Amino acid sequence: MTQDTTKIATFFGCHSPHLIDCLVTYCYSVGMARPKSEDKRNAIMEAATRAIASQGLSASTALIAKEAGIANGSLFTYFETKTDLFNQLYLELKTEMTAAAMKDLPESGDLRKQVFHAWSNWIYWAVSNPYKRYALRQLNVSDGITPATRSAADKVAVEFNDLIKRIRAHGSLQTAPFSFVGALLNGLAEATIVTMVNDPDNAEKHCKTGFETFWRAIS
Amino acid sequence: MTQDTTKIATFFGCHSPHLIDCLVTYCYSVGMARPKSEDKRNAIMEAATRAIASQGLSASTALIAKEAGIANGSLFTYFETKTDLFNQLYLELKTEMTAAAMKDLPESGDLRKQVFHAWSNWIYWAVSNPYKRYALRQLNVSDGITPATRSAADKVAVEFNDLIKRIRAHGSLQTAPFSFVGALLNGLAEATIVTMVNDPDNAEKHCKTGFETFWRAIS
Amino acid sequence: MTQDTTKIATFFGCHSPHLIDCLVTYCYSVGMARPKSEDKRNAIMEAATRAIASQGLSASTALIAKEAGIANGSLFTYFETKTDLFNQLYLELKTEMTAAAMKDLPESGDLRKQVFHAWSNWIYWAVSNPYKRYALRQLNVSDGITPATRSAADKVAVEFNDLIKRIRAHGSLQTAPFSFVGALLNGLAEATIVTMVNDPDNAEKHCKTGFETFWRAIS
Amino acid sequence: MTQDTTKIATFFGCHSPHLIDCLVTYCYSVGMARPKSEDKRNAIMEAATRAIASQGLSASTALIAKEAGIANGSLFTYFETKTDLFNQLYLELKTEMTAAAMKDLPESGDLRKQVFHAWSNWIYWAVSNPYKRYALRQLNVSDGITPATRSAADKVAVEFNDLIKRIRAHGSLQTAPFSFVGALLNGLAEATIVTMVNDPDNAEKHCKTGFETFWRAIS
DNA sequence: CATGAATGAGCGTTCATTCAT
DNA sequence: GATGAATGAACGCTCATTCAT
Repeated sequence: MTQDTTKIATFFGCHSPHLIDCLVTYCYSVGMARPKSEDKRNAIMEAATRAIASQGLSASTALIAKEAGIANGSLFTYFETKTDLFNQLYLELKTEMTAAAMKDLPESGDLRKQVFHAWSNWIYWAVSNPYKRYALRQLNVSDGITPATRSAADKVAVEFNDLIKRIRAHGSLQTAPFSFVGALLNGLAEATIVTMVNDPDNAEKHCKTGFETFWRAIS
Repeated sequence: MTQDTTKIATFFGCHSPHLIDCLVTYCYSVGMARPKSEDKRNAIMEAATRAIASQGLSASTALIAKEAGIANGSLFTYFETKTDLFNQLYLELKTEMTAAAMKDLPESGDLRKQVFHAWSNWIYWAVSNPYKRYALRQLNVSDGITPATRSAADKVAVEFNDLIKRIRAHGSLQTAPFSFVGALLNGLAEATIVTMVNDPDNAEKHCKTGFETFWRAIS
Repeated sequence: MTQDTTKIATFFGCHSPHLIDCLVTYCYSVGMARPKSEDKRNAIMEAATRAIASQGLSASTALIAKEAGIANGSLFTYFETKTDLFNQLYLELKTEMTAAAMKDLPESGDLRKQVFHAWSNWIYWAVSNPYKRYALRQLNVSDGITPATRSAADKVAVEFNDLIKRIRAHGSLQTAPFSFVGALLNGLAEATIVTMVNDPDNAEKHCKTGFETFWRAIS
Repeated sequence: MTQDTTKIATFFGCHSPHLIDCLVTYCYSVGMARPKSEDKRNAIMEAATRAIASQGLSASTALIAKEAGIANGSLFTYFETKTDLFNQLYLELKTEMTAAAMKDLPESGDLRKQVFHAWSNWIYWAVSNPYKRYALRQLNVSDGITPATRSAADKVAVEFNDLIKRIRAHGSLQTAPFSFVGALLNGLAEATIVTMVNDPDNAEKHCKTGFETFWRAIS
């Protein structure tokens, strides 16, 4: 018997072993057949990331399925269409990237230090996850990513953006559209990442330089 | 129709306008005049630019040919493969963009003014040629663009880069790899362009802000 | 819920409505009451009829299952294959149609009146059950219906056919193959039905005209 | 040199051999590359007819192409979609059938003789072209045949229908909708054909019986 | 050199059927 | 017995490229 069934039984305030047996049978008998596996979904996501990294957005669903170790058609149990998969992947990668940036952010203290912390997290996540970074870059220019997905992706970055808004508040870009600051930040991050990847021996230095350049730009 | 072909037609004792039209074409086809291939090549390039802008890199060669007003197969007398076409297009667009940036550059005088001139030219070229900009952005992330093409594209920008190198010589980025500065510049330009396109009423202001941000970043 | 299951639930000392619901299902599933399979079989048959009416014979088993309110795979515990389902459906619809035709047939009396009674019943059944009629029409031309099914379908109509044979006995078609008379009757019925459906205001008149036409044809 | 080119040259009133040579070259050079072959179109039509006869409407385009002796994709140079092919095939078969029925129709004389002539032609065409008849029957119940195609098919039968209208003018079905008479005729023809196919030794007799039955029905 | 029909591998997606739960 | 995820062959259709005309 699985933990889940026991939980359900307990939820109903029932400890009779026989009744629990009924429940087990019941659970199997109604709507509990082989649940969609989170593992498999993740495998598809990862396979798609790798496939996009190596073939671009024209990577075939067949390749993605094969890389994920599932049958051709199974992909469509998890994602309605290729476009749907790509939209979900885009959102997931953006979410992961943002979460990585905000990880262990010092809650208070020097604003500069906070931003540098987030910057470093971000940059190192990108450098450590080259496939994800590359896939994100491709998905970013794809026509298939819907406005809804893009706006959802913006929403996950709200905390991060608040941070940026706070630094902007005192510098030369107070009156510039926020989107300009965001794009500037992205561009600088991209430049920094590429530089670090090309010259990993001085990675830390380049990361710092990138940040300082950003700080000057926004001052 | 040229005088020459009329003469030839008359020589054959034929005055039917349609037949003369045939003759004109025939005369061109047997090399009596230079074939219009340069025109056709350009038409394909432009058609490809538009097609990429509207359909992405997956725009079919059939569509491109149709837009260029030529037959399906004729495209392949001008470009060996689709990839070849895209490589040449990439190089041509980059060349055109660079040339636009360097146009009428004041040969001497204040360095800041020179750079601002190039910056403005660049940004305005991009804003005025949205299809080309969009196509360039797509081609830039394409797997099909060969390293050879990319390095050729770098070469056409040598003059422009020299300019950048001269400003870098005195600021905080003296020791940063030049590629970092280039990527920074690209990122900032992209950010500026998008901002201008979204808010065309303040285009000039955004162009200036972008430049000043770059100047601070590099100082 | 039946009294029986409530008793069982009480026996287990449990009064949660949801859990009792579980138990009811469980009790059924272990054979404490006859499984509702007959109901489900019928639900599938009806669902298939509707599905064929709306999508043709290419209606998917998934759609049929969904319309029947059962799971995808459950369909195959009631029918070995899709073809099997269609064969059974064909036979069932033909049987129902024939039964409808023969309903309340006056046992004796004027032969013409008897036949008109059956004709009317038949035609009105078809007009009142458009989905069934449509499905039957599609199944009739399907390659999947086996000769065995077709001959079984003929057998259920034996009583009806006897009636027809009795009228034939005195007319111009005495020596024609019976199958010709059957096909003639079918063709006329189909023509009558369509005419009635297209002009329902004169349905009764068209039904009569159809019958009289048949009577003349067979005289 | 082909006949066609000579014709064109003559049309232009030009007999100079050299000029004709120009024309040949010209014709090839503009818009005269491998014209869509009528033969191939017909081969596809015939292949589709056979495929539908053996597999029903679910016959795959791949099979049709293979049977037609062309590549998979070539089918789509001749027909935009499978549905398009089926619509054109339906119209063509109906047209052929109608033309067969009306062939060598005696222009004047006994109406009964005229109709019998058409009836015989029709029935014998169907009996001699079993694939076509079968395909037509399948296409007739297909959801993919558009109303436009159906109405076009009606139009080709206008002459035939006029004949029927003339016999109807004096019998019991004067006030019945014409569509009823048409459906009656179809039904009877179908019944007659099947009977003939099943008992070819008495084909002629069955054909006559069918006609007489029709004549009685309509009287 | 221009043309567009021909090619066939490949695409995204569907679906009857199986089977672990 | 019920479930629905899993399967993989097939489907209709597209497309870069070739080549007869």
